[in-house]
Amino acid sequence: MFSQAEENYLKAIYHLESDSKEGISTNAIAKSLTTKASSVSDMIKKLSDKEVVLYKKYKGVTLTELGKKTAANIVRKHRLWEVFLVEKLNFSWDEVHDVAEQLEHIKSQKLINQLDALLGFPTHDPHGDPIPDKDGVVNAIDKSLLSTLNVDEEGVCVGVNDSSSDFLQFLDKKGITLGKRIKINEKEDFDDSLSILIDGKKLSISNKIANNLYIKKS
Amino acid sequence: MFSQAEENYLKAIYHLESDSKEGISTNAIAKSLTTKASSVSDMIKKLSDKEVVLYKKYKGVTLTELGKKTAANIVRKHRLWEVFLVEKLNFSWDEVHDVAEQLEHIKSQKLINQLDALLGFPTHDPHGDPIPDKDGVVNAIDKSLLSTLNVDEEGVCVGVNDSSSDFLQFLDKKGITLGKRIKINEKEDFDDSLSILIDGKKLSISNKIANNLYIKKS
DNA sequence: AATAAAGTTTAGACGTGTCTAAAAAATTAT
DNA sequence: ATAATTTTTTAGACACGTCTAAACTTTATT
Repeated sequence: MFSQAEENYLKAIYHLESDSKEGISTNAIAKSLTTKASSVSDMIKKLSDKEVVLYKKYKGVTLTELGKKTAANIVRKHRLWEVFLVEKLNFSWDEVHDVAEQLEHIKSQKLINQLDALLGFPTHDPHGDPIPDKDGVVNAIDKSLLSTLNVDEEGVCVGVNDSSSDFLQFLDKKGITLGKRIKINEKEDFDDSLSILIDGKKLSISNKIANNLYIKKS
Repeated sequence: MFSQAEENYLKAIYHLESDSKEGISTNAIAKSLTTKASSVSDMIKKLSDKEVVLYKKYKGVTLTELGKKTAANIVRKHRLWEVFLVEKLNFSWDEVHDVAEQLEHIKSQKLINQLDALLGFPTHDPHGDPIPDKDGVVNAIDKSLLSTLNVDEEGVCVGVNDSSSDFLQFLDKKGITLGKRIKINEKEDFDDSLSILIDGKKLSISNKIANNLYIKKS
């Protein structure tokens, strides 16, 4: 059994590993949890004792198989709860994160199995992120950052990189939601901004936005 | 904002107050939370500082208006989650308590309002206990312990006093559920056991059971 | 290669919530 | 009313998770 703090560390390491593949540094974990490196050092020892991470002093940390499975299960719960909040409780996609951060720590296997069924076994959360299955296996879809598409390429919006409520609200305002078809109309070299076609209308998109939107090319 | 521990103390005091009306003793709280009197003493000081309880050394404790409202809100959340688990996730009434104990601490006003709506604004939980409204007001129905009914009196089962999973499973086995009509057939003086009529069949009921079943007379 | 800089760990402290043991107050019994 | 008993509080300790400051490694710079 893991404490909420331990679960949060596991989740942070899990996300960092999926980005970088190498051993995760103490500082990286500290930054992602907005805590201090010394706290991370302490916690890593505990997680190492519990055999969910491999740890060599000064050499960073890696999840063990058990650690990966445990972390994936927390992510699974987080994302299922997000789907629940949007589908059943009419939350918007920018409101779900903080509540799901709490709900993900609820301990009950039956709860999560039944929730999964109630929601119709969803594969992705409201931000387009894949929901790990019961064994922690993630079915990632083939997606590209909008900023990497070339002129005249097109596809469907399938996810966001940044789930901050500011960014999501901005997308709402611009009419950009998951499932929307987007075509690159023009690329500006000097600021890497884009002109895109969405709902038959031209829209100007900064590079920062384009770097946080995932497209499934088609 | 209250910690989970603080919320659990408030809830315990709230329940004890509804039973006894007088100042709640340190020992009573300790017993109901299966903790030690010394821990209760410590916590009471904190709750007193936060102005949710009135406290005079050696004289027991009483909830303030703020304390009552806070506690009622926790009970509200607990019971709404219980309804959710039974109605939406196919839990049986003996399985909901432990999970609801966790869910009741989730902080989000929107979550609980929307959950209330999703469930159709229920007034009672799966054990027949009333759900406090947003202002903490409880709409108690007029109910009597089965053991207080006389021969030939009858009514509908509307609640249980003991929500332990053992007791609830026992009731399931006997076919006693909320809403069932029950008539007193006979009372045995020497052991206070009852013979009742339910679904047209005679059933023998010990005094212990009869002391934990609530009936709305009719 | 020596030194400076950056990253990491350790040492010691603190707040929360718990405990045991002992002291103090209140209650009950004689 | 005094003594015995029960209840409650206090004192001191501990586990958890955090922090700051100092010590130690590793990496980068010159």
